Amino acid sequence: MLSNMLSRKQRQIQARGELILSIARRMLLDRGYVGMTMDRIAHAAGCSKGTVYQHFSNKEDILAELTLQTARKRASYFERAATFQGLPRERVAAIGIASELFIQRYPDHVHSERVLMTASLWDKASPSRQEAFHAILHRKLSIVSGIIRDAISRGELTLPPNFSPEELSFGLWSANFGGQSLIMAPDVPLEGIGIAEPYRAIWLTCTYFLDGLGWRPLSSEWDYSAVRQRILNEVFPNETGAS
Amino acid sequence: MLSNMLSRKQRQIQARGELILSIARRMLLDRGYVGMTMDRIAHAAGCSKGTVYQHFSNKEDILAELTLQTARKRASYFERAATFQGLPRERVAAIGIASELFIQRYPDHVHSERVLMTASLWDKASPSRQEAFHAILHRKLSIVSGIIRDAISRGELTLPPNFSPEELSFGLWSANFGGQSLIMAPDVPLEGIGIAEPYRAIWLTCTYFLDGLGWRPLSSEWDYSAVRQRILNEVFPNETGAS
DNA sequence: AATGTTTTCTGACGAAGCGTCAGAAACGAG
DNA sequence: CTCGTTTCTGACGCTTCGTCAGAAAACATT
Repeated sequence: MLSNMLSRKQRQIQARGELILSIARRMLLDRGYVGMTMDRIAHAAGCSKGTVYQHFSNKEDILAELTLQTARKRASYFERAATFQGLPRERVAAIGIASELFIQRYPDHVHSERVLMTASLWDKASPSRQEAFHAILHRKLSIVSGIIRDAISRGELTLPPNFSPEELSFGLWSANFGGQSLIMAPDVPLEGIGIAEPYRAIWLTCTYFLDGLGWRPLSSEWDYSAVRQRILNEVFPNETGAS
Repeated sequence: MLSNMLSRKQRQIQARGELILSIARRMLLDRGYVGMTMDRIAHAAGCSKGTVYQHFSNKEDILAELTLQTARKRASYFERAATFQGLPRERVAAIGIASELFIQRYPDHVHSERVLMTASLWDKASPSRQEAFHAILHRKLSIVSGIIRDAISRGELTLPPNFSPEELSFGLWSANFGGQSLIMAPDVPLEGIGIAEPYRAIWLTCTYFLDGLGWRPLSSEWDYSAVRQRILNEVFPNETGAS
């Protein structure tokens, strides 16, 4: 009984921690970083400000934890994508799709990530969180690098002498990250400048980039829209469409 | 005399406006958006807070003007790059170089731009500034789109049926914007993950992307590092290296 | 059930920032 | 020198962050 009661209390506390996070995330998306105030969070969570501060040492800490959650979640998407049975280039495509589904399904997560990155608030967050974040970053990158090395060893990809697997990862990352940033930026009217389907544009950018590097099979000799469908069906059957 | 005296005062006032902006920009880079306070700006500018508020209606307005300055400056870089005499693909390369030189020469400008984009503060800024910003955005995009259409009409580029010139612009923009964002993000340790020369990686990403689209001459049949040198020497002789 | 101990919660408070505005200071004309 | 106008000032009201002494609840012991 004792340990049971204790853990019930513990669970209550932990549940409130998660409640605070989800409230904060929503508030960040709706009202921006400045509009996300500790008093409002406390009120919405049905507790006092002091209690909020028992969970998180300051406002930046909340943001850091939000970002960490996001990073973990995205990493799990990447790992699922990497399990796709297929050619290395198809598996890289799966990761691109994972990234796309992730932002579409969790725009609030991605938003919090971007706010934290830009606002130079990491130094206020606890070092352990910073470390955890870097570990996750490394995990994601090594998934992609692993696939690239696999393709090289299978002879399907031969990198130019001045271009490393890490730089290739970086290029794909840049195109995805940049494209998604532009999609999310409220002051960039994509439709007004002739970009009706930005996600497709990102996909094609990566496709032709890999074509340019000669990663077989090229998009001209392989039906990548069929591959895309297969990935959606086999790896992300629940994340697709009907939310 | 009268108009002369008046304009002297006017010039004083205008000079202070610019002083405030440069101080704010520096402070934004050094201490972040939260650390950039109106009191500190006023003190550093040698005037009172009230005077600062005669120039800018609020804190976001300062940020908006900083961003507008940045956008104008970058657009002028793009326009200079577009004057390069050469093949369309070389002129696109010139724009990439302009973008790279710009961030290297004015990191504080680029930073303020990113903070504003992310912090969803545009709606607090004055509508005229928003409009001006969109106009500049459009100017930059039409420069690139113009070059792309030129290449198509010359037969050096044939876009796939499902890929428009605007989407190609968007792809290049994404790769550059994303790569530069990752470079500037303090919590992404690029060197620690094997990216020693991120700018070169961005350049190569765009290069192979255009190769993949078959934009002639391909990087395999043309010496683009020589072109790069020519562009640096002919278009940006003063911006290169020795600052 | 009563009492003591530990854990958790609370909201008033100090500090600091934003934006305002009544009054002070500087400027220019007659 | 005086008066009207423009410009400047910093104290003030309001909001927010983060703290902490005391209240309340949970748990332990008898």
